[in-house]
Amino acid sequence: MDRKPDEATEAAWIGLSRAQRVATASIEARLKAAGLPPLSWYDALWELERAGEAGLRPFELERALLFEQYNLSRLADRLEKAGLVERRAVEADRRGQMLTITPAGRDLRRRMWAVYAPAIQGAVGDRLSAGEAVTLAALLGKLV
Amino acid sequence: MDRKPDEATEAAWIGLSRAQRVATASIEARLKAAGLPPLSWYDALWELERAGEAGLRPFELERALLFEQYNLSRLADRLEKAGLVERRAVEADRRGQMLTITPAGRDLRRRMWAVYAPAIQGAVGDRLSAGEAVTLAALLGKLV
DNA sequence: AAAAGGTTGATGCAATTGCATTAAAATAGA
DNA sequence: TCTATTTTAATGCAATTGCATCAACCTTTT
Repeated sequence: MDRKPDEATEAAWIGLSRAQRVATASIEARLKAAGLPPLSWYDALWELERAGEAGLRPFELERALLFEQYNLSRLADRLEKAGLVERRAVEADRRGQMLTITPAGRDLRRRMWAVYAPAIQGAVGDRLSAGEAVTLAALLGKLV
Repeated sequence: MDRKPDEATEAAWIGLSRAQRVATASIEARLKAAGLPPLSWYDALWELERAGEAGLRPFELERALLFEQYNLSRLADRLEKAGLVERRAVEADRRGQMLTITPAGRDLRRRMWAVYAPAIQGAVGDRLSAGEAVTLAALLGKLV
C-alpha cells in the first residue's frame, strides 16, 4: 500500500518542507521586525473575526488551525490575557466556552495584515506567475 | 514592490502552510509510533552520511538544514550524546569542529528510512500522479 | 604587528511545545 | 436510570526553541 517514494515524490516532499520553511521564516521575520505577534495569532484572530458575533468553540478553532488541543488552550490564554479575545460560557454545554474576538483583536488583526499581505506577496507572489500560483494551490490542495 | 497578494497567491500560501503541516504531522506520527526520533535527526544524519568521512562543519550543516545556529548546536549535543555523531577538532580552524556520523548513526538513519520512505509515499506520493509530483516539485523550487 | 571587524560555536534564561493526565460534563448503552 | 464511554478543556512537568550574549579565533585594515 505504501512502498518507497519515487524521485519526483521525494523531490516534492523536500520542496514542500523547504519552501514552507523559507516562506514562513521570511514572513515571520517581517512581523517581528514590525513589532507584531507571530502568525499563529493572526490565524486565530482571523478565524474568530470571520466567525463574527457568535465566535467559535475552542475545539472548532483547534480543527480550523490544525492545532494540538493543549496548544490552542494556551494560545487562547495568551490572546485573552492580551485582551484580544474573550472567553464566554456557553449555556448549551457547560464544559465548553465560546471564543470571540474583541475590538482590540480586530484592530491588531488589521494591523498585522498590513505587514502580512506584502510579506506573502514577497515570499510567494513575486516568485510565481499567476498561472503558476493557481497550479501550485491546486496541487497543494490535493495533499490536504 | 510588494503590495497585496492576489487570490491565487494567497491560496498558494495557505495551501503551502496546511499541506506541509498535514504531511509533516503524518510522517512524524509514524516515526514516533515506530519509536524513532524526529525528522530533524534524520535530516542531520543523512547530510552527514552523504558528507562521508570528512564530515561537515556545524555551520555547513546549519545552512543545509535551514536551522538556527543555536538549534543546530543543541541538536548536535543530542546526537553526540546518543552516540550517533562525533565532534572532532579541525586543525585549520581552532574555533571549529567537524561533525561526522558514527556507525550507530548510519544504522539509525537506515532504520528511520524504512519508516520515513513509506510515510512520504503515503503523505505525498499516493495523492499525486507522477506528473503532478514533478510539477509540484518544480513550483516549490521556485519559492526557495 | 596591532586594532577592528567578522565568523564560529556555546549557553543562560524565557517562552513555547509536547506528553501525559485530569476534571467535568455530555452522550450512549444496559 | 445509572453506568460506561466520549467529548471538551486545562495543567504539571519535561523537552525544545528563541533570544541575547559571550568567548574564542580568524581576517582585514591600517
